[in-house]
Amino acid sequence: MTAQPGPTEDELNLGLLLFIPYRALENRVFEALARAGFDDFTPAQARLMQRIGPAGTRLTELAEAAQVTKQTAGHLVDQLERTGYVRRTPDPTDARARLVRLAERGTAAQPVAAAVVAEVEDEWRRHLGERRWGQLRASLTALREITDPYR
Amino acid sequence: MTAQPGPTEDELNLGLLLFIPYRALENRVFEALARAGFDDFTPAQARLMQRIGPAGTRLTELAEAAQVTKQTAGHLVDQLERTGYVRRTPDPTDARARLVRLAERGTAAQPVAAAVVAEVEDEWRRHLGERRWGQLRASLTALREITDPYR
DNA sequence: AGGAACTAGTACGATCCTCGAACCAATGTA
DNA sequence: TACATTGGTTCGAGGATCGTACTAGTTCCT
Repeated sequence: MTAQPGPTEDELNLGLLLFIPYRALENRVFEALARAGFDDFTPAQARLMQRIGPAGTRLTELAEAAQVTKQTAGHLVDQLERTGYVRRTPDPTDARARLVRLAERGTAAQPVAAAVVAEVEDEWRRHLGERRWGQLRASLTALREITDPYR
Repeated sequence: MTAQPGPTEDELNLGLLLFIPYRALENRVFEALARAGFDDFTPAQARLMQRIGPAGTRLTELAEAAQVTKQTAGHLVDQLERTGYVRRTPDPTDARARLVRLAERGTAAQPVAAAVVAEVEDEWRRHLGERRWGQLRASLTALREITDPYR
């Protein structure tokens, strides 16, 4: 990335501007999950798990969405399966494929994570004010149109 | 097909909303640097290098800013030093410390990275429009006040 | 049909990243 | 001067990630 913090504090490199709040949110969620007893998984596993849809998601799809190789995704799913967060079930529409879906421990963790995210969003909303918050969300969503290859 | 993130398309998890553009930008910068001949460093190294100030930065500071341990930071700086991107110089104000600063290869890569960032920013600005773009930047900067422990 | 081309996933091995524990040397403090 | 703190390093272990190569099932083309 860039380096060069820039002339002023406010002119901070865009990459960092995006990364800093992302990381802050991730940390908060992690911390809360650990406190709730879900302390046996790693950030990489979580980033993958996050992409699992309610009806299950194929490994290849997970890999693409998380931007890792199939091997990496498979490796992470192995671990998540061993610790009871996800389960692999056959895909009825394709005998080669299997659907990765949340298992008991995974579904148990989900509301905890969701609650923290909501809490953090509230804090940010209060900090920015309702209007600016809505604009931020809208702009980020709009940005997705040109930055997210997997919509 | 199966990927159904959750509520609605527009209600996408905030973490992802931040992460997606971040990752897109990072990828672009990486790609451009590789094309310019700077293909001998890794994302982790880049994330650290990014935090080096123009006057040099201490290892501990780098570690904190990048949110990795001192050992990890040291490891990465070792590599960056070996490949000629950074240099360690003694810190005149403290004999224990050393300042990590960009070396030739590092300063050579900087403008290339800056150019791509500017290019991407332009694309995003065009996509959002001048006004929304300014608001986005401003909001992210404001968010830093409550999410960045190392200002 | 029948075979070629493609896709989902796995296996192996190498490299990189990250951390915890333990340690040394310089600095600050009582 | 002793004690605690801080900047960094060393060592060793476990995770994460990838490239290459492979198997099994699916799709496409003729």
